[in-house]
Amino acid sequence: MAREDDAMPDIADVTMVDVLRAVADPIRLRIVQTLADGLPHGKCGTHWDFGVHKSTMTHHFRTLREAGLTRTVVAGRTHTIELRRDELDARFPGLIDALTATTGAPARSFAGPGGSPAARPGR
Amino acid sequence: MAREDDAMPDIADVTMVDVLRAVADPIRLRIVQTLADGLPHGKCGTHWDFGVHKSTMTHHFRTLREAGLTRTVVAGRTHTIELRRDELDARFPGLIDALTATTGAPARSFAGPGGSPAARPGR
DNA sequence: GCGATGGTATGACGGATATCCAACTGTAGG
DNA sequence: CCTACAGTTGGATATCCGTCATACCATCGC
Repeated sequence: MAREDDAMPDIADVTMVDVLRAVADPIRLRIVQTLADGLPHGKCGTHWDFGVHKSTMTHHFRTLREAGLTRTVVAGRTHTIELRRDELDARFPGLIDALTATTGAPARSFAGPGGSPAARPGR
Repeated sequence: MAREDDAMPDIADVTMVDVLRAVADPIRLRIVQTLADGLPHGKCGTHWDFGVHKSTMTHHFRTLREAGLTRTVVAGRTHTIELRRDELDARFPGLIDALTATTGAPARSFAGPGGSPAARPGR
């Protein structure tokens, strides 16, 4: 059998919370963004450098895969991951797009305490 | 001195990871979806019934507010929250839309009010 | 076969988080 | 003034998560 992957869930079983939880991490979000932004697939460890340990990357890749976001293809001793874009777009329209449409770093416009716009909600 | 009001951040300071982390929870996602889905605002505690404790709801509302997703307006002894829709749409185009686009939850639908298995300690 | 390389598995650990409970603050109404 | 109500605060707890480190397995090149 074609051993593509071990535990890749059916897209129908993937909930939005699953996806959001998987993507609610700087490194994993970056991976998904990079994957969605033109790059079809990427090698697992060697070409991603986030300054974290090897096993940490494995953990993140596993999290993404188990959340239904990526597919892991084993090719020899190098593993590559791909975004399950079509399935995700069908299940969660616009989500991946919105995730990729990053406005980048916070364009911090200083307002200072008291210069708060809009209303002033107490707490 | 520190203002107690720094709970609602400037939209420019809100990162996508912040938003995603805030929304990566069943209850909070449900709140945001309901808020975005036509309901302009909702009372804080009395009209949201997820089967969790009052203070837990306060915690969730606070998390949403501190993540920059909602605005809390105090009106007498009842507090209401509103989605910061315009700002969020400007900063993260399509994100809220994608979050609310419930194309279906065929497998498992988390029907919030009334139908939740309450007794679930921990996470 | 053997060593080097790419990636996984397991275990430990510190920090974050979701939840509950009890006590508290502040407002509305009689 | 006093009670009922809406929501917050603080503590306690249990779980989960991200990270590292070591050990382990599989493949490639010689």
